[in-house]
Amino acid sequence: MYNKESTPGGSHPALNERTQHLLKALVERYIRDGQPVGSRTLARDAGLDLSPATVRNVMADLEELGYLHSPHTSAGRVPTARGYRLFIDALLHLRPLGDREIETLRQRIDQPVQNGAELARTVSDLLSGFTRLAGVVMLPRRNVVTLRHVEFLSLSENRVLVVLVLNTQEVQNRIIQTRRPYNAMELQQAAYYLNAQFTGKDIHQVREALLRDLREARDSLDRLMQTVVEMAEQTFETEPVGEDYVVAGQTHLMQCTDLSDLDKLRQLFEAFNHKRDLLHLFDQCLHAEGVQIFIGEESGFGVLEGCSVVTAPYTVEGQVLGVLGVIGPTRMAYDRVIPLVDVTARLLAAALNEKRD
Amino acid sequence: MYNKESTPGGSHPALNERTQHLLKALVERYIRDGQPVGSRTLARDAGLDLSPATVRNVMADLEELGYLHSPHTSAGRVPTARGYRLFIDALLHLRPLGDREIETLRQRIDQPVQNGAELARTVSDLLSGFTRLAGVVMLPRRNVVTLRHVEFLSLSENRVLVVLVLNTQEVQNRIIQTRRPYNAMELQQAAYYLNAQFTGKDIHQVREALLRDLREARDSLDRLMQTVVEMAEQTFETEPVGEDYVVAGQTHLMQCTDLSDLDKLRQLFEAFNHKRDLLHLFDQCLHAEGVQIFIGEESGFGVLEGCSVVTAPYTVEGQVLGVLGVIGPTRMAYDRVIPLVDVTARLLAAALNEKRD
DNA sequence: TTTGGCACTCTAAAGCCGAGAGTGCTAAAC
DNA sequence: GTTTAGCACTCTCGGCTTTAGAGTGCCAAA
Repeated sequence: MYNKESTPGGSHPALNERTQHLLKALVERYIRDGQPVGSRTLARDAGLDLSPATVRNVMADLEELGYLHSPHTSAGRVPTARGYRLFIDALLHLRPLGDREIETLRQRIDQPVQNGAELARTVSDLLSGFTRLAGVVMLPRRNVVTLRHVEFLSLSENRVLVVLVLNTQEVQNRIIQTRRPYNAMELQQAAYYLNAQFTGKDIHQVREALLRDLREARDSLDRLMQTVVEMAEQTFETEPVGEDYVVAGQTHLMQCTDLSDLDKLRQLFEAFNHKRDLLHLFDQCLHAEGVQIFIGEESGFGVLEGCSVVTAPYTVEGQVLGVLGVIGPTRMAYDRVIPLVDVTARLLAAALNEKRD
Repeated sequence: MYNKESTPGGSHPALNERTQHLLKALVERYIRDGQPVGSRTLARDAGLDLSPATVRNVMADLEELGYLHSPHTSAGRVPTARGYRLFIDALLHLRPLGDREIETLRQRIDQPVQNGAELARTVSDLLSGFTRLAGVVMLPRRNVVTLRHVEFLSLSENRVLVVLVLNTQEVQNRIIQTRRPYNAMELQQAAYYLNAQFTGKDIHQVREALLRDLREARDSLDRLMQTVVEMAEQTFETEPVGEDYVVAGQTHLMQCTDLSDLDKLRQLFEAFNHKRDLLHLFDQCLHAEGVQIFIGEESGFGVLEGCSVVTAPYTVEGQVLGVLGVIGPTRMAYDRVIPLVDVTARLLAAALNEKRD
């Protein structure tokens, strides 16, 4: 599950029991109703039978240490990013999902789908549906891409449709421009050769093998092999599985009162579309173990001010395939969100494992 | 180009020249700067050398007739939906695109792409980029779907990957569950048979031919034909080309001051995601000729209050393939948007025609 | 160390005011 | 008959003040 030690965020000086308890109560209260929490409220909430005055002293200390912040003199206190950090790392009491919820998730994830993108869509819908936040699933990505089958179809004079089946599941189609026209027979033979020769091999190796060894010797090759080389050159040219992700439920973010600044929101939505920056963020999570959480600007990414990102990588046979998670206002119900992200990642991994055969 | 007569919207009583001119000037002014227009401003703007008092009288008449509306006693006037309608149908002076702009568009649209979805994405990016509104492109849809090629690949015991090439361009992949396991040879033969027999045929006919004629005679068929029938049953089961569209640049809508109501905006965004309702709207435009415009609630679709939709169908060989267009605040620069949508539809049609071979 | 008390601060909501924009109407001018 | 000037009137918007309430910080007593 979520490894509390593993998360970075600066060291915390020892706080005594009571102080921690009050911080915890304050954050929970603030997460619940979004209002700055005052001493009287907190005193009642914490169940410690302390007077507001005492609580005030503690709160002053916590503010001094950078865990809390007053919006202004006479409002209550609000957790800072640092405060959330401590809360999540040390104080949070997770609320694991019920069996029924897990079962619901499993059923939805195990439903048959056509391809990885569709599965990603389903899962990010799930994430966003359960949390009422934005769900994100990074598409499966492998460093070992196995060629399962390749097929060439002539579309016109110099255009050939390539159908590439990878990893037993993923199908890619691409259209390539050829130097000269090929007839159906030639294409068929080339495909046959490639399939016979390279099925089950890693695609990078295929490329290596074909191009390094054969390209220079091109002139001396027979006609078939020349065809093979030209096809292969373009077929395996670019990284066949692009890096991408699927977002669902962005609109939920428009409902959180915390993110009501229209312009901020717009920038956030644009970030979802541009992808580049967010991909960078997710890449960081790829190699972390278990659930990882970025609070506000911790992500080093201005647009996410006021937002938190909760992610978990999902793996098949120890190989990290991608990351999934949730993006929402920093004031989110971590106790529910963290287990959900965690379980979802596991279920997705399990589903992919099954399909792997 | 845009056929002014064809658009519905109720008949308009004859307005004299001057009144029309003033309405036109008012709408233009309002579109330009978004403020209710007062009599003094309009008098100066219209260039008719009239006193504000005269203009006031005219405005009062126009309000009486339902073309204008005062937000309150002492603001200027604002066009009503009816006012926009008249403006667009009878008063608007289009500003055609420059040759350079058209050339830019053409180049972007003619760039080689992998498939219809990618092209749709490009075009809706274009639409949204040029207008700073949301661009929409409905994916090509044909009632005649030609089978170009089919391929079967065994994935596991009872799962077969079907690769379907349609209309020379579109590739579809689907995974089907079979009743019994098939080996590679059987699948290959089945595919070979189907290709030999049905390439170039309409896919509905293929389904008809195979299933109606052969299913009942199943028991008497040889092994090959039994395979063919089982494959075909599932391969051609569902409508192979789904109805869908691509939206780009929604975030632009968050910038228009007109649509600053966060909750309205949220509903609009959700409508983009749910698709169903909007698809219905676009379906209506499919069979209209040329550019069509819905103003606000005219679309009969509450979420679009305050929004206008400008669409045009695009056709290949007289067959309507889909619709594209733009969604934005009713206060948009119609004189630019209409020609843009019109030209884009033509260019897209041309591009698709070329690719058709 | 905790607590009650108290003066103090700050915000948010409500109310008020004046300036400005724009109207509608009327009576005079064209 | 149409157009215009004049004028009283209306309404909003921004700024200002006021007030209630929430919450603090500090001090002195328990």
